[in-house]
Amino acid sequence: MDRDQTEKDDEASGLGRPTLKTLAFMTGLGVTTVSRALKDAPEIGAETRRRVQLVAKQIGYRPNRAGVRLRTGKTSVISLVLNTEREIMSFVSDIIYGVSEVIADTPYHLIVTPYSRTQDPLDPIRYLVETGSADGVIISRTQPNDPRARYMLERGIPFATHGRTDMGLIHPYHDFDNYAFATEAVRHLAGIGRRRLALLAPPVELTYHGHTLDGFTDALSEVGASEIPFNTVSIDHSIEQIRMRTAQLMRRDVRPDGFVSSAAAATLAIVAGIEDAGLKLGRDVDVVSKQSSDLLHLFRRELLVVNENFRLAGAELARSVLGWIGGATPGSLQSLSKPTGVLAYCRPD
Amino acid sequence: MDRDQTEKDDEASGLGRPTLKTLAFMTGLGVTTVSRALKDAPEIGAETRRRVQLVAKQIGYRPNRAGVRLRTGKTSVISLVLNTEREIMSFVSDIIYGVSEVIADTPYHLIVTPYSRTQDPLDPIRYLVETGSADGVIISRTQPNDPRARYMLERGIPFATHGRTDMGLIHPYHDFDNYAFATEAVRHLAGIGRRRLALLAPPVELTYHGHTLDGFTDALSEVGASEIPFNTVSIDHSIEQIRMRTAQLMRRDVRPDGFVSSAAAATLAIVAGIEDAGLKLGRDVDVVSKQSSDLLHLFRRELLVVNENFRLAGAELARSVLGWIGGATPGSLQSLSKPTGVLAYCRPD
DNA sequence: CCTATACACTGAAACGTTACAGATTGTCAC
DNA sequence: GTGACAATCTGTAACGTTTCAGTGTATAGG
Repeated sequence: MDRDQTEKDDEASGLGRPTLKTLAFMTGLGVTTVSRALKDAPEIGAETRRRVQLVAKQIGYRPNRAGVRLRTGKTSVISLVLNTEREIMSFVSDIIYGVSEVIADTPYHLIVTPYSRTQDPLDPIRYLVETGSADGVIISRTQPNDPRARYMLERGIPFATHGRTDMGLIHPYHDFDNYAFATEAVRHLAGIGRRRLALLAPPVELTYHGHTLDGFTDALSEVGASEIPFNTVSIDHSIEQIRMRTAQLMRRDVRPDGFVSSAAAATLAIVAGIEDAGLKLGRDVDVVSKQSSDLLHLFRRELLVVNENFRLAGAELARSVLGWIGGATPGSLQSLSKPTGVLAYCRPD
Repeated sequence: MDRDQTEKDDEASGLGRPTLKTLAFMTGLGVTTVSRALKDAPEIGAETRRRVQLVAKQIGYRPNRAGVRLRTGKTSVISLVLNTEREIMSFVSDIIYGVSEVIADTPYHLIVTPYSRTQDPLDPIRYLVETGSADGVIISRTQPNDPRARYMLERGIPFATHGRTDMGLIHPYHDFDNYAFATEAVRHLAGIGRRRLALLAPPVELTYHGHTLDGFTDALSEVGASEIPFNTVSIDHSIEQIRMRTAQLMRRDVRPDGFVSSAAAATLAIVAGIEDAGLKLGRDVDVVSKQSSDLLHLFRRELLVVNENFRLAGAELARSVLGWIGGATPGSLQSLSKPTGVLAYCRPD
């Protein structure tokens, strides 16, 4: 028995990372008891529980993720799935920080799962689901009929989408109210006398293209302004393309006197295109743009901006996924964020 | 025996994810043999090996990460450690994509480990090392005497730094040649007649502050220009702060006629400050700025820019870490990227 | 005094993988 | 015919965790 004791001693008090076995040895309890004591199981005596938790804290016990994952199948991982070419730059950074913020005091890790232009967007999702690499998934660039959402819904894996779908299926999402953005933009432009408006929209395949367009056209007829079609480019196009098309448009006889732009980088290109055509921002034409960081007003003071907070989106999305994992009903995990109206503050005049 | 067979059948041909057991059952081999066959171990017959690998491919076998990790301690995870407040936006997105690009056809996953202003930068590193959450780590905002690098070097965990240290210790890094950037910038400004130059530097605590400053002052004396001190702000300061300080500086009697700026967003603020003071870019003052995406020339055509490719940095860093994990010597995994000279292309005149 | 029953705890098994120490062949030299 | 040896293959045990099915031991009810 003496010998046994020594062996056990060697094993359990090892200098490596402490495990349940270490704790069991130190407290003189069984591994099972320790495991349950740490998760406040009801059948453990109050004192034992406290004792175990104290020792655990003292020696800095951290459950081995691989052990838990192997046993329970729970990965404690949230995956953020991103397109490596088309994602807005500030979106990537802000959404990551938003998610991080929320999962900071949970055991969750954030893994970034990228996919490229050439890949089926479903590929990374399939990979995640098939290999069981994550407990929850966040996707962006959501489409009205989104195969990824459908797929995950079928497999029962919790997820949240940035942007809504339109398939009659219920799932968590966070979205910016692009309809409101577009209507406010149009109303404002009309308010300062602009009557022929062009919209630089998101790519057609994404849901918020529709929202934006609806808001745009609804407001257009509300204020009695007309649309100058500008469908040859979207915010997914290159800066150069947008600039060139804008310049082309502005050289026509009937040209817009107002723009609504769905992305900040694209707005830079629009302005450049306007100036290429020899016109002046604020005099010949006004531009309302969404932005996610407060930089556009440095670019041209005359720009009208509406802010979309991606960090908030990240936080909301993370909360949604965690909520779903935690058992909440998907329908209760949907949120829409209103544009923060800053249309005025760039025009102090 | 019949009965045994049936039971085994039930277990191994289950409809869940295929495991080694599934493969063993299908091929009629032992689990060990299958395991070794899949990793091309020498003691497995050529035909058996092929057979196993064929079946594995057919049924889409993927090793269970938790199993491997528990058994071997290998996580197949690279962690990118980021400051949630101070990191450059485009840096975050580009470096992630750079890393992704390299680990795409490896079994590695990328996890993002954030830390905030209020935290000791060593905290996330300690967490990663103590919990063994990653096989390799990438850090940014590297300091000359960097406790994180020292810590990881002591623990023997592979890592790479974005930026160099200066502790006489050898480790993989990738850095942009900020000395070259600063000298080229100064030379160019001097070449177009600018004699009183100000530098908007990185924060003092980071290694590349020193590199940038050295390049700046060395080139300054080389071309015989003088420095207008501008140390009250760094590129870490807020846009508003930089703008205000720039305006203040430009209203002085002796004011710079040239700026060197280490970050694109800061450059926007500098230009705004210049214009706040009633001066004109390109006439009263020229600005050379680093940028990571091709947007500054849209902002003001007169801006002089030098490109730093963060995506490349991410790829290099990932290669370094993987190299170290793979057994390469740390000293052979260092790289320095030269500024791509585009100083001219914004001044077609 | 015996039997329920609640209470506090425990050992063994399993998750999927790899490493260790064999086991079963067949071949060859002597 | 025997021993040695290589070539292939296999069972068992471990990694750290949780779950299942208990095991004792008081306390209470009859």
